[in-house]
Amino acid sequence: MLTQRRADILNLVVDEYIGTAAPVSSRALVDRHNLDVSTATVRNELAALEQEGYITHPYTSAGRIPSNTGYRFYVEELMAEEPIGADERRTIEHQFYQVAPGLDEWLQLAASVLAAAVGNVAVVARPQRPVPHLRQAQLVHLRPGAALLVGVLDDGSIQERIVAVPEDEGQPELLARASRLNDRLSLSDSERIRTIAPQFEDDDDRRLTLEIADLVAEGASAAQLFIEGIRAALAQPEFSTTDRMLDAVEHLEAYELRGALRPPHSPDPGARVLIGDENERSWLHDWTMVISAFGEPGGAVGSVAVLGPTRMHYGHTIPRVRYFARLMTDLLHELDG
Amino acid sequence: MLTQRRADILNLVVDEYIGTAAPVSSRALVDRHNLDVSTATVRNELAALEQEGYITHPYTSAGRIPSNTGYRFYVEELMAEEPIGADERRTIEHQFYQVAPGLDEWLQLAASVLAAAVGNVAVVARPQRPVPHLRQAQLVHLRPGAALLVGVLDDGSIQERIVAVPEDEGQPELLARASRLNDRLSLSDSERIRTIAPQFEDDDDRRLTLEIADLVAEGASAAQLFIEGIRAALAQPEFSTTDRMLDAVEHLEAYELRGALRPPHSPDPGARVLIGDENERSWLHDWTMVISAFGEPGGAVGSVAVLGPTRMHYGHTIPRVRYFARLMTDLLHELDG
DNA sequence: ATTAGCACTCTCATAGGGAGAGTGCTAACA
DNA sequence: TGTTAGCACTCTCCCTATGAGAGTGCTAAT
Repeated sequence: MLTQRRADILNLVVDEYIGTAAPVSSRALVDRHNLDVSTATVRNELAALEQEGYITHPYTSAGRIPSNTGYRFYVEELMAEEPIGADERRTIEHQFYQVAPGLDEWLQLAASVLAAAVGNVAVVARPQRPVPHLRQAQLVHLRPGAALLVGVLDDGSIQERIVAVPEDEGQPELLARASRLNDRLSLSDSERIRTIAPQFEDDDDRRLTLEIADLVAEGASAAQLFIEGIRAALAQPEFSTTDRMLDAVEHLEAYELRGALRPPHSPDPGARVLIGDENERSWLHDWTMVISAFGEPGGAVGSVAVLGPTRMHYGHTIPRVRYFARLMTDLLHELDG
Repeated sequence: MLTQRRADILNLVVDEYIGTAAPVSSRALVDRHNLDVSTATVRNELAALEQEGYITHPYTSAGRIPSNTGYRFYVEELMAEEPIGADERRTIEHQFYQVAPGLDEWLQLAASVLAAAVGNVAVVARPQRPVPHLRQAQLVHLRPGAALLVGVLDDGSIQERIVAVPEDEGQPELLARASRLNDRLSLSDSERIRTIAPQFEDDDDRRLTLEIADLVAEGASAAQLFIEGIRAALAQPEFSTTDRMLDAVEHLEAYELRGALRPPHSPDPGARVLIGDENERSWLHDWTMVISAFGEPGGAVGSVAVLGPTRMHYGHTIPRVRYFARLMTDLLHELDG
């Protein structure tokens, strides 16, 4: 275990490095925080901290930078969380009452406001149920023989696909068919729907039921993501060369991020912090992800995440991710009445 | 008007510059295309071409690079279009039959395949009608007093919003209401729907009708965009500094691109080429946009575009944008039966 | 345990100095 | 008159060197 003084010094090193992005020297620590020891003493402590793996140097005589272990210790033991002032809260919440109340608008806005608040990439994943249920299906006549099958699921998402229908059926017949299907399928999950299918007498009803089962199953796959703040993240010194920037751009898209987020199945009162190689994906090994979940336990659950370099303002970011997760939970409640 | 020889030389300069991204010297022209004149003669011609505004040099003794005027002349008079081979066609079309047939999937795929084909940013805008009509509205009960209003429009898009409904109505009542509304509103545009509203006796029917009118109007606003190939575009030498890359990243998002594309109202058999400051948006002044429209005249029209540096392989890109526009038109037909 | 002092190391910014590429111009040539 | 050889001149780019500065690690004294 670290002595108090060492922990204090580590804290200062991390704070300083987060602020300046430059290796931290013993002189800087003593001067800027008027420590009552000499730089030599600090140097001894730094050497010890390095020995124990909390910090490193890029080369022999540069200052120190935190290692992933150092960040981890900082996040768990040292970091001072920067509270969200009443003003900031008000400003943020105000923005949500200025757009039309709708889930997608809110999710989009959340990503954008969070990104601006933390100066890094913010990702918001649309809430999903692990096992979605059908609320209602609808058949919209397109042309003889084809209709648009629209399914509204209980997590509020809408799935659609074009399906074949009997040539001679127009909208009235399709309405009747849809209401027949809804009577039996509504509020069931994909698996259940599939087992109900054989109970229908009519061939087409059976076929459509299976299409609906597919549709509902699809609702459980890829969650829609809202991504913002890429530019702000890339503007940081970590991406000062074009190749690093290109690497980042390559990965910061919905397809890749979906894999990195991994859907939580229950909302999380806190926020998980994954530093560097604590992330599974290897492209994230220089990144930190702060992630939290929102929604109702047992209901639809989404996630809010911030991605940035491991040198991230943790004390600022973590409470804000938590706050946005809570905020989104509240907004979801509001949508649900 | 340019003499034949000058035009030939301009052609070579542009070709060469597109290929190498380096200023083109008189020596390079003579050597690589075994011209039967000396470098001095070529230099004289280059000086003349510069005089007339088709090329410039970055500094006194570097080679020549095309000006926007030069590119314009090249595109209109000189460029050799690179045909799309049967193999390439087959490979591309094959990919469309491998995904589930659905408009969104196809649009996404088109953007991705086109981006890969041209090595630049590809943008595909979902087809829209200038004045969309309602196909069918649906009310899905969420909880007492609230329902999800889902509208399917005649361009295949789906709009949704949460609306208030009478507290005591459950799904059966809402179904009846929806079918009552559909009977009168189906196939009307937003404006028409608004004028019909007063004809309903019931207060809630009137209110919901206005909601539907709004919903339909929204369908005419922002078209969904599918954007791919950002990484490939940024990897080009034009973005060799991080600030240029940041500028590009800042603008290459749906919100900005939507403004730059401006929806065409009829499909276009060819492709428009906007070089540098021929683009309205000033951030596009170093970019070229090749854009074409697809869909049915008078029906839903979408667009396909490629964005890249003005030094773009025009002869390769233009026919491919045209081809993708035709392909999407065909695929739309297929969806329509 | 702490500290002053100092040698040593490494980076970074700056300047200098070719080498090389390419032009523009002039004068000779067909 | 159009073309060409020749050459001076210009500008970039890369390499090197060099010095300043920042910072450490170590030693010896307190």
